Amino acid sequence: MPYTTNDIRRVEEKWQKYWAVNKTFQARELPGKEKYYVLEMFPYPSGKIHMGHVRNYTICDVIARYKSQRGFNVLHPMGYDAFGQPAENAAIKRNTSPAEWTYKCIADMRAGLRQMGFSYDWDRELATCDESYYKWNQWLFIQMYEKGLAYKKGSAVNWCPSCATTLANEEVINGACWRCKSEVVQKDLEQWYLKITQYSESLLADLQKLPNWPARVIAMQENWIGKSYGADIFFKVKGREDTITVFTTRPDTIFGATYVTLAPEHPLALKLSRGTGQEAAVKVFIEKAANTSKSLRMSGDQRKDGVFTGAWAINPVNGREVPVWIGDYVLMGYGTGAIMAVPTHDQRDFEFAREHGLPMVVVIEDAARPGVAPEQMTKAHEDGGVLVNSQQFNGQPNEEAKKNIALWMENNGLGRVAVHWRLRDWLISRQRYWGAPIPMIYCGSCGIVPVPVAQLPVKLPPDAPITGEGGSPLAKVQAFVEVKCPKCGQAARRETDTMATFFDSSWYFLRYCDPHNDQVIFDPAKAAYWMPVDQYVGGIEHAILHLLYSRFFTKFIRDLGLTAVDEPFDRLLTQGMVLKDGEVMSKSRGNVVDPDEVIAKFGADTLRLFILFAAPPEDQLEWNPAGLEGNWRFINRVWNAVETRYVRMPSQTNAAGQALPGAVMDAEDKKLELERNAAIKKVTESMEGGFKFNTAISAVMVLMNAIDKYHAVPGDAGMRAVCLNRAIETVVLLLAPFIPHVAEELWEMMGKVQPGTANPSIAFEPWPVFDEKALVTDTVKIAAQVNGKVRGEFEVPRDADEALLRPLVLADEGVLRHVAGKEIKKFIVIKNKLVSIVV
RNA sequence: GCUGGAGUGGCGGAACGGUAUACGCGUCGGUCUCAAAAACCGAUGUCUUAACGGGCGUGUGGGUUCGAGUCCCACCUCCAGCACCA
Repeated sequence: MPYTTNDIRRVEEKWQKYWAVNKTFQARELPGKEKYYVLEMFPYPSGKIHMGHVRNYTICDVIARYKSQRGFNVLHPMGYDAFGQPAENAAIKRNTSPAEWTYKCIADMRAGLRQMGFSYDWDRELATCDESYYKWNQWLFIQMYEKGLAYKKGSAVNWCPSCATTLANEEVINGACWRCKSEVVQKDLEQWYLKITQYSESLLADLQKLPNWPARVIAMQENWIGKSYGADIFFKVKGREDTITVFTTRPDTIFGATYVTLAPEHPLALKLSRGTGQEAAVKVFIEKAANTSKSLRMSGDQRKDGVFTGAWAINPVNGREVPVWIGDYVLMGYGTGAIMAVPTHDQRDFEFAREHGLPMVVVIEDAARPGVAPEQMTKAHEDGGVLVNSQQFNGQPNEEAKKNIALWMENNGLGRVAVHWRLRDWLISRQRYWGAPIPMIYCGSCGIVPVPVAQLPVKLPPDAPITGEGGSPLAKVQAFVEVKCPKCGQAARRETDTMATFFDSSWYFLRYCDPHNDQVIFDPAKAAYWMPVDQYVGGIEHAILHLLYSRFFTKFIRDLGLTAVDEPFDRLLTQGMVLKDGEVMSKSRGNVVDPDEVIAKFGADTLRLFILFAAPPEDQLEWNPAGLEGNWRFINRVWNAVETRYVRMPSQTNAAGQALPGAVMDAEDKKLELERNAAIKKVTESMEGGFKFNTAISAVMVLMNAIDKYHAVPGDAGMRAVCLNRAIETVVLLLAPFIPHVAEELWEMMGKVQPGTANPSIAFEPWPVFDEKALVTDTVKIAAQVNGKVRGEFEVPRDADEALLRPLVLADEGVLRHVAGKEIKKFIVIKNKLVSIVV
């Protein structure tokens, strides 16, 4: 009987229930047993699971089950990143509450996850919107506040008008909100920040400790952290007390600095223009820049607008008086917000100087155009060369001069060696309801006072008015806002902003180690056992955001003494997207395939197998219904082999699985044993070499093809039965991580599963081992090449040498055709592979 | 522009410097059937040939090597991320 649609329901439900009732995948600390922590990026509960989730979690599930069969003590938890704005939007739209909507979504997702047969330890399930979780968010925030890592400051911030809230730099993608794609504007607000920049150096340096992260993620983080070496240089303003400090990575070009440019937001911008006659023009320019959105200012034609301040500054190295300009291409948020302009050696400065008629001096000789005059240049010479017009530094290669000039300036008080970072502190306050309240109190006499830890959690009031129209909803809940100052007891006000949800997800992997602890954030001993996460799997969209924040939090929590790990995720796999018709599956495109429908027709195992087989996990996956049917057919072939052949074969092995005495393998038996061992080897190598599930599965298919060709039928005894049964057992064991329901069922049909025993599931059956000796055959097939082209094929004894091969090969008709009448210059033998003849 | 990655049959994709295209899909042919579906068996890079064979084939052009999809050099194209970061 083939595996039918009826069987799918029966089998999958049976084993899902079995795993749940027996808590098959419950993890506990087992000192002395090697642990393996596999984790997927937990989902935002927005409805049912979609194909992207299915792919992500299937990858993790295979890893978890494989590692379990390899004898590891596996931790594979699941939870929900449950705070966030969509819940508020849904609440408004559906006239419900964010909590109600979120818990409904969680229930739907949980059902979907169970249907897929994922091997989670359900006892560790958590949701970040539970008080028991966000209490520890608040605790962490207070720890940060007390260490000076959480602070409040007023500054220009990213504001999404559509979401009516602030955003972190990492949440602004191409000038737009990462969530709703609306254009982000700048707004001056007082907000809470986390001092991630305190860890800039180690966040950058420790990327070296992550050799098993994808190169592009490492590169993206490096770029984002953005360490630049160079110098701060002091330009005194002529006739004033003010000094403009500029940052440059090219101190070697300082003698070519012919003007200075300030960002429009620079505090000296307006001040320096006072009394110069340029004040009005400067004012207009600054206002115009302020009213132009950042994305507009940074995009478009990139023409470089600017205005002269009327002030002059002194180039400290040569005393040259240089004009001070304001330019919209200078960013206040990077370096010092002011630059020295070297138009001959920086393309942006070149364009600005041409636009505004500013002077230029060549200081690095272009080897291709020696002695070129600035007027003849059509673009800046940004490459290297030796210095000219640079006093005592003339003739030095510019890379050397970089260091020499910076040091010389530092020694003479003209500047200093400096490092600047692109990374900025993390703005985490959000003017939204559905998040963890920031546990701070404002007192008229005591100032900012943290909520005492004993009073945590600061609970989210269930009755806040959610309108989506801006302003923190919590500010409208009097009973929430009004509070007594914990220090002096006078009337005070609570902070009404909530935390960015990336705060919640920055440490959940630690909470999984001890998810129900209500005394401490987690038991350090438990974290010491499980951490770090051995394999993390998720989407590339978190390459910076979540992965950078989590690294930061881990370092902070390490510094609190709660964990010893420097990095939370040892290995990272970024899975590819699921496409249909060449496009990402999405509701708006209307090209989604509902996992439920696929499961109903083919079962979860077929869906899993298809997803794993159709592409390597990192690659994009094109949905292919025909491919799905192919995988369904394959499962059926395995099922049939067990049902119609295995269970009807007499067992011809002893208790240890060895053949009975006297049985001898013939050539065909040996062939099958070879295929069986080769399959184990190939699958194992595919798994160990970076989870190449597609090649692992194909290797099992090859073995299955060999089994189908093997001449053993029910009733055969002796070696036929031994080899066939052994091969089929191997197939089922190798497939168990991929198609767990069917594997459990077949294992049971084969009389192997004994519920209640030490190995209550095929997930704990030891992974098959291969015998290198079985892979060695008496004869091998080799190829013969003539001048690099294959001209013949030979079956020869293993390890045959030239003395044996030469006459054999040279007698071959196909080889002779290309050798006859020519001189053999070389005869190369690559043992057991080929011979190569050069004529 | 910078950074990272990728270019292999009709398609998804395999290939420790050693017989390119494993495995699967699709297609074609066959078995079974009254028929169809399912299942099973076989063929399937391309050009040429009656056939045996032969030529050409991993984005392009060079190079190293007995031998290159794989290593080196120079390009081209595509994807992704960052982008006036001084």
